[in-house]
Amino acid sequence: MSTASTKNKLVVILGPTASGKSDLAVKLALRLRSGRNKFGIEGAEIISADSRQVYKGLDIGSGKITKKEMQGISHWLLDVANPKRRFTLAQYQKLALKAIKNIQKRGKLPIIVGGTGFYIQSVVDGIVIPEVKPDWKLRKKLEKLGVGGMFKKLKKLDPKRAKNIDAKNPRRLVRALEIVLKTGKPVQKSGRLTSQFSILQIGIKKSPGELKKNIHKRLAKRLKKNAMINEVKKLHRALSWKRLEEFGLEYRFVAQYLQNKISKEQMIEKIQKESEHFAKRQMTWFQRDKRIIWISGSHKAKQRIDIFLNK
RNA sequence: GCCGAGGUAGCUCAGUGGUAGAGCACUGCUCUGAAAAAGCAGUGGUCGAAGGUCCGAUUCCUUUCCUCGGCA
Repeated sequence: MSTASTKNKLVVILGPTASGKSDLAVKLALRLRSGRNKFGIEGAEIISADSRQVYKGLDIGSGKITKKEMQGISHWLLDVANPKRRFTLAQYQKLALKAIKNIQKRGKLPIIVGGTGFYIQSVVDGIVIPEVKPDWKLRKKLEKLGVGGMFKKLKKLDPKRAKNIDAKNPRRLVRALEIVLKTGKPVQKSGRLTSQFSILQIGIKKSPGELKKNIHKRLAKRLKKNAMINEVKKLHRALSWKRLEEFGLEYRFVAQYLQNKISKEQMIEKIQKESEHFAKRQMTWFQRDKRIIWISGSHKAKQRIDIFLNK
């Protein structure tokens, strides 16, 4: 009866690293299994929004959920990319939208879970990404100009963009130039689509102290029996140290340790500290979105979802 | 006890006769095909203590306390 009203619904569970997103999502999904809920939906499936968990083989270091932890709930967008290649926002957006529609078509509720704010935003706001694929050769060439050179060039080719770009940020300058050079014309801000979904965004709130403790605990667990170090060693059979360092955090510092660039103690300190920084950056990102409802326990999350599904 | 080195921002240290800086940490922020990425901004010090010289001392001199090496 109420299936029609749940048809385009989408729930997002987000939060900083080590806040317990995956657990909560599974818990919520289990509660909605068909026959057990009063909302007339056929269950729920989870879509990951994590820029590292998309890669095959990045398991322990990225905190990927295990088969067992999934408890029978389907998970999408894990292990969809080869770590040798770079996965991008646009790819994520396409795959995520496809997954959402697939899930909704079967009368189930899609739950996006993750900490990559940019990825989440790309589907929640339906960002329009300029149709210019990354050209790594061009980027390399451009980078040689340095930020000063690139900024000058952009000023000439796309003065409007140059006006509000972060003039000292090489990544932004490269992309802006890439767009002008490839399309031949200045591409101005591309705007957003109004979202096609009815969305509930729930954020998990944790105090800095709690987060710190969770990160620490989690790190100790990953280090047990050399599990994480062995994972990186294994990955190195196919990936360069440079590539591994690009993944950041655990992968960056374990790779540095294995190359004898830093000691084991330094590795641990670095992972801890950088993860704390990362969590902060994530929160800075999320806090801009006033639609997010912040909760601290799973009970509140359940309540919110019930209200949402009943609408 | 003697000799040497040093005490400057939370940490590691630079520096100057005209009341101080860097990196990291900390705080806040940016973000449209690399986002665990890449960037930006801000807070913070009576320069170990007390005297002296000087128009003026964190910088020079004396004393004193503390730390670290070496010798006893």
